[in-house]
Amino acid sequence: MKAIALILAPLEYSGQAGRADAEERGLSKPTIYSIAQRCGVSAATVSRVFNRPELVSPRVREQVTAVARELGYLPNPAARGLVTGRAETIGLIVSDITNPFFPLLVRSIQRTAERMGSSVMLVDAEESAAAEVRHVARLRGRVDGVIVASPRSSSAALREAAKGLPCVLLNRPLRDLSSVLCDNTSALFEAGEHLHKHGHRSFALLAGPSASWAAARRSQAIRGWARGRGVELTELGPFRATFKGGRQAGAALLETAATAAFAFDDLTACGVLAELAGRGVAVPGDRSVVGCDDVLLARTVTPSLTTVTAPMDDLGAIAVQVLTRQIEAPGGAPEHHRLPGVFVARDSTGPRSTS
Amino acid sequence: MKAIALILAPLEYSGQAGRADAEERGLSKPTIYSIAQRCGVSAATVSRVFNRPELVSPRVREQVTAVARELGYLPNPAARGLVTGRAETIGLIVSDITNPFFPLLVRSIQRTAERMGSSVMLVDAEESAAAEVRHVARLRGRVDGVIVASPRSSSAALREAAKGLPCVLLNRPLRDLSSVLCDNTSALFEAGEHLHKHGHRSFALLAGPSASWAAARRSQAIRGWARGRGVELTELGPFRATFKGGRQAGAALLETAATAAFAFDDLTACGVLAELAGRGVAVPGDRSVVGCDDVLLARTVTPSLTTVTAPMDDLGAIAVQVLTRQIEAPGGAPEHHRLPGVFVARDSTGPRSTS
DNA sequence: GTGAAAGCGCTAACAT
DNA sequence: ATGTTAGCGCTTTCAC
Repeated sequence: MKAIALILAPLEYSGQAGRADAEERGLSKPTIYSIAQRCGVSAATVSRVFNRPELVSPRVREQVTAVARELGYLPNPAARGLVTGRAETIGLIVSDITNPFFPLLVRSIQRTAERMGSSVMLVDAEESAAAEVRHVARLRGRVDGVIVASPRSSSAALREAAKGLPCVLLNRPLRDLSSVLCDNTSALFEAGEHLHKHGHRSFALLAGPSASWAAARRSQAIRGWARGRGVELTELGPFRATFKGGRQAGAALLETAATAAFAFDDLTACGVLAELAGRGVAVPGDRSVVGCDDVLLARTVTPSLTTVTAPMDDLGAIAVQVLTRQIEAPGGAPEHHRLPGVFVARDSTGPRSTS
Repeated sequence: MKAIALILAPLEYSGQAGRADAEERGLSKPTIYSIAQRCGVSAATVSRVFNRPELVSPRVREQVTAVARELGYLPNPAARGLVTGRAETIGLIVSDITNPFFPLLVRSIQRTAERMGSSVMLVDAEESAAAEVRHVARLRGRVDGVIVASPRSSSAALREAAKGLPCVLLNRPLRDLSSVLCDNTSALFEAGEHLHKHGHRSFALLAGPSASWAAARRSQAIRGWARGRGVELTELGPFRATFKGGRQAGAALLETAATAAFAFDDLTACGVLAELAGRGVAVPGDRSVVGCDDVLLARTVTPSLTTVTAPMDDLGAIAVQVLTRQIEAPGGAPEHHRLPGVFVARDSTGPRSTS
């Protein structure tokens, strides 16, 4: 009996002996096999130590852990991914990384993803709808799911591109895809009231990119408020969501008699401010300007911007959580979340000019 | 003979027949095996069509391509990576994604990486040296190499973290690791001359974070210039590379008699501008301010910043190229590149105040 | 609690 | 030009 037992317990796992030997001499990277061999256990046991430690006896578990550390073992994600079908990675496509709206969002998404054990693959679409779609195709297979932030693509294109891939849209609603939205409607109402209280009666709406849901939504909110309030509203634009676009918007604003303007976002608002300053128009003395998003810029510009703060951290965190659910239960019903922005008054708004 | 030949040519590849069957009915994802079966060729041939098409006859090549498209085949990166040992992905660690310096850099790196067929895994270290090191460890195995932008970690920590992993440092020199630097020395000399011509004789140096190589380098350049020019230079700081840090720097500046100040970067400079504006100090009337980097902010702020433009596109592109070489020839000698910044005069500098 | 064995989907010799 | 054959490193039944 004893002899037989010995025969049945070979000293090495034949198939891997060569490799293990080589790496014993530091020639190749450690694998579960090298660890297994050094510990006198099977590779399966080593694997369990990392994935289901409760199934392994404490003694073996500790030994394996120790040897793994000593060898500097790192599981090979490709090998693991090949069998599990998971990349432990999510894709993040942003419409324009240079837009100051995104950095904090990226940070929040990344933090949350990391807490969930996933890495983030970031892709900048450079404001191109075509690039967005191309990139989700490219990401497919490399990631478990994607978040598309402020997409510019058509709904049909998005739907098609995301077919069979867990996906959540940020700032863009779409029935069949999950979405997380920042809704500034009520905050913009507050902004309107704030201006109204300061005596403004004639307003300008500097519309953002027509492909942007946020832009449409904001315009709609402002229109709604103006109508309800019975004040005059001149619609200008659409303007690009850039500093330059803002300067154009500023120029256009000066063609009107509006004493207060709603810019599409803070970046545009900064352009407006710059244009007005360049033409010697005082803010808020001559005209009041409100932005949206409350990006870093909003505080740094002079005068600091009255704006609507977007709950970046929550937007990002929720997006990742929803995506995670979507990944774990593919084909589950899409979720729709809507977070309100909050109005914040600063120095770019004030009493209506007396001129 | 004929009979034997038939026996040797089975109709299906036994090992994979079951899967292929299943997926024929649309139950599983297409693989090279499903395509092979439909085309009556071997999986190796299908693989060749994608990797070494010139080795496959045009006829077969076209058929395989057609079927692949029809089935919506997408190669599995994990499987490919497992055998090639390449992830076709590079890691990008930035010290602080909210710093406006990075977006354009990220874009440039990503563009170049994409041209090289690689994706980018972005990680934000949130200004923490520890996080930097942690993240390169985490990235190891998931990426073929990493770019660390403006690292805050100690040289020793970086060296250790990058051991055995292709790595290029951005804005941080280190003998044994490749680096791509933006050197603003001569541009800062020009800035000094520019101010000197405007009559300034007393200067302030608002130093940046002590862990930043760029900060040290810039301070050194300015000191060198001031000494050579024989002008008075007051050193203040270090200040954090944030808007807030800039406001503090601005306050400190006002304690001195300096009529012109070198801020560490544009973000700090904006803080300085805001602080001065808040205290009713005119720029450039009372004091002149120069920034560095030429980020978006530099143009949007009022007055627009006199600064030093960093060649972002080149910095990013070169970093990726160097990294690619490093990946293809591991253990090759580190490369060191140094690109000059270029001075640009705008509205934050002007004649010395006459007061 | 642990091991044997089968594969995940692909590439790369090595044949032919 | 194409097929055969081994794995890449890991997870995961299924036995024991």
